[in-house]
This record gives sequence, structure tokens and C-alpha cells, in this order.
Amino acid sequence: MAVPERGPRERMVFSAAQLIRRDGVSSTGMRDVAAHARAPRGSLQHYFPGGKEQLVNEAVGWAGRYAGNRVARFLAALPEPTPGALFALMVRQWTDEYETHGFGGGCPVAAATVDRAGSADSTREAASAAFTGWTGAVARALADMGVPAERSAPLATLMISSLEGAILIARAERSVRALTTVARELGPLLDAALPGAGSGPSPGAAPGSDAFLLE
Amino acid sequence: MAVPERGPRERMVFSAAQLIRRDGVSSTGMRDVAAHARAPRGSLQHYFPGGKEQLVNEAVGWAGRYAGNRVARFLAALPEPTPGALFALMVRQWTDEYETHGFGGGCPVAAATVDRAGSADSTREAASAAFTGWTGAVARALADMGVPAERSAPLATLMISSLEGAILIARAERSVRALTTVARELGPLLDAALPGAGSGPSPGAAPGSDAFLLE
DNA sequence: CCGCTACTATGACAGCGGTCATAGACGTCA
DNA sequence: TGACGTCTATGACCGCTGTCATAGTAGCGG
Repeated sequence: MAVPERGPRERMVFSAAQLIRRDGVSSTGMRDVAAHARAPRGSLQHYFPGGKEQLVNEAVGWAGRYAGNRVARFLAALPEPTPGALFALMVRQWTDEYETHGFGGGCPVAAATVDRAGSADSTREAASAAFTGWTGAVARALADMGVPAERSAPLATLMISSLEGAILIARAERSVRALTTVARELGPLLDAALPGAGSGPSPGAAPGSDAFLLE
Repeated sequence: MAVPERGPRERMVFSAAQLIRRDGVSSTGMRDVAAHARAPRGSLQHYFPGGKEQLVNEAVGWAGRYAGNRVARFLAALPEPTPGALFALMVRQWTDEYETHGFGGGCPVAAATVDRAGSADSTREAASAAFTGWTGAVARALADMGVPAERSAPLATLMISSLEGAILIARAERSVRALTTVARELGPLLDAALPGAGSGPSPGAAPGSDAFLLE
């Protein structure tokens, strides 16, 4: 909500992402997008001559860029950045939304993947690019923290996989349990990838370091 | 494929799960389900008077039970079961499918969650129950291996979250990379939860134990 | 005022999808 | 045989959706 004061085109892309992440791609109609963006219906065919597929692809791309930028902002907000703390922030973004706005929405990239990966190849590629960009941003953040180069990309993939899966489970259960669980379980493992750490703290029983406990 | 020789009703539930995991819930038509199950169209309203919602819910329930039973079978197939080896098998089920049958399908429970969680509450509950049953089966398996009771459920949630997310990414990328990555990264952490393990092996560099290397 | 481009406004269309209504086939039991 | 319950068969309906066609408006340079 609070549609920003951008042009109608950008508003429609933004609204498409919003509606897709709530209802899925197939259940989101073009008319709904225009109405949600308070944009004239006639503008759809003007700005998106490629039809729904183009609109969906741009929405997915927008979401991917948003997620990537968000990682950079998270990194900047951390006083002393560690991988586990970054992951806790990524998870917290979702727990905060679910606790204040309800469990209405998921990840638009996941939605696009689930019901277009098998039918619209361009959308599948858009989703792939979104995941790649997001993973790259996380991997760069990890590398900045000192995680060895050959470990940063795999760990980024693990973080995003766990987050996406936990989002799914959280929506189904209408509970943030899965999200807080993965943050708590994965945090110690992630911090153990830092060069300073020996074999790392005993996982799941990190004493004193409660950066993984959201709330 | 190879629709088993059950009754038409069961065939339709099975076919619904197949089609949902490939195309999503909204893009799967009732007529498609009947055709795929080689069942008469008229039987739909006879066996599923609750309409599409009932059919989808039963398909989700079927998938949840299937996943749970599969865990038990995995456990039985392991000569010396460890959490990491179980996870490797769960992941391998998907890499095998993707490498031999292509990236056409995902998890039907995930598909149902993505595009019905916000509209059909009964379907959301069915998905929640499926996740709960599946997680319970994994948690019991972990407990049987000797994982402490209070750690088995959180670890099961972590395993399923990572798997679901990796499935999403794998489909988008048309590559099993994300799947093999989460198996390799998570394996050592999971095995470290066994009582025998001290602080566990240095994650990601477990020497000799290549149970996490699929292929 | 003309011409041009950018954008908006509607109505129509063709297709599909879930559901309903109705009726037929088939076996079983009285 | 006839009634009954189970299952199958099919056509119709209605609402929705993406898309197209057509026309209108606004602003602007000339």
C-alpha cells in the first residue's frame, strides 16, 4: 500500500508484483492490476504491448532488484555485520510483515516460478534472473564480511532457499514459527563460516549471542 | 505417469496432484484432471461434490501423506542412518527426477500454498496439515537416529524449508545446482546434531564423508 | 489551425472454466 | 420385473480474462 508517486507505468508494475505475491499469477487479472494501480485500463496495452507476460516479467524483475537492494541496506544497517545477523534481518523482514499485516502475501518470484515455470519460458527466465541477482547480492555481502570466496555463493543459496521455504510454510500455517526456526538454526552455521571461527559454536546452543532470536 | 490401477476416484486425486505441481492450481482445469486420469468427466461432480476446492484439498493431502511415507522408506533404505544422509536422499529424489524427467514439476503443496493460501482457507489448512505431517515424519526419523528431542523438530523444519526453496530455485534455473548446494551445506550441520559429535566437523569441509555429494 | 505523438477510454469478442441440470447405463436386491 | 443406488454422459450456462479495435483527449511544435 501507499503506492508511491511514480508514473502510471511503474505503478502498474509495482501493483502487479503486489497482487501476484498475494493471489498468484493466474488469479491476478490485468483489470485488477490497473485498478490497484489507479491507472487507466487503456494504458495496459500502451505500456505493455507484450501483454500479461511482459507485465509479469517486469514485476518479477522489479521484485528481484528490490530484494537485492534490500540486502545492501540490511548490510549498512548492521553495526557489526555477521552472516547470521544478516540472515536474521532478512527473516525479520518477513516476520514483521506477517505479524503486522497478516499472512496475505508471499514472494512474487516464488509465485511466478510455481505457476509459470512450466508454461512461459520468458517468465521462468525472469524468475531465474531474480534469484541470481538476489543470491549475488547476498554472496557479495558475505564476502564483504570476510567469508571465503568459495563459500559465499553456496551459503547465499542456502540462505535464500531456507528463507523461501520458510515463507511458504509460514503462510500455510499462518505462523512465523518456520521463519524464526530457520533463522535460529542457520545462524550459528553461517557465522561459523567466518575465518575467525574455529569449528564454530555448538549449533543451536550459541550462548549469549541471541542475534538469531527475533523479537 | 503410469497411473496405478486404483479406482477412478483415487486416480483423479493423483492426477490432480500431478497437474497442480506442474501448472499450479489455477491453471489446472477440472476437465484436464479427468482427462489425465482417464476418468469420465461426469464422475467429478459425483466423487467431489465440493467441487474443485475439495479435489485440490485431497490432492494436497495425498501429497503430504506421500512425502511422509517416503521419509520412512528412506530411513529404512539407509544402512547407517544419519540426518545428513537422510537429507541427501530427500534431495536426491528431486535431482533424480529433474535429471531424468526434466524440470516440469515442483511440489504440489507449495503450489497450493502459493495460489490458494489467500483465497481458500480450507486449502491453506490442507497445505498446513501436509507440511505438519511431513515435518513430523522427518522429526521422528531424526529422533530415531538419536537426535535430541528438542532439536529434532526445528531441524526437520529447516530441512523441509531448505528443500522447498531449493526446488523453487532449481525449477527457475533449470538446474539442480541449488539442490545439491543445500544438501552439501546442510549435511554437516545436521550430522553435528548427533550426540556423539562434539562441535561437529568443520562445516563444508567434512573430510571423507561424501554422503552429501550427490552423484 | 494542423499535424503529430502520447496517452486514455470503452466496448466487443472469443475462449475457457467451474458448475449445474438432465438423463442414460449398469448392477443389485426385493 | 421393477425400483433403487451408483456411476457415467453431455450439453448448457454464466462469469471471467486477455486481447483487440476503435475512438477520443491532451499537449506541443510549427
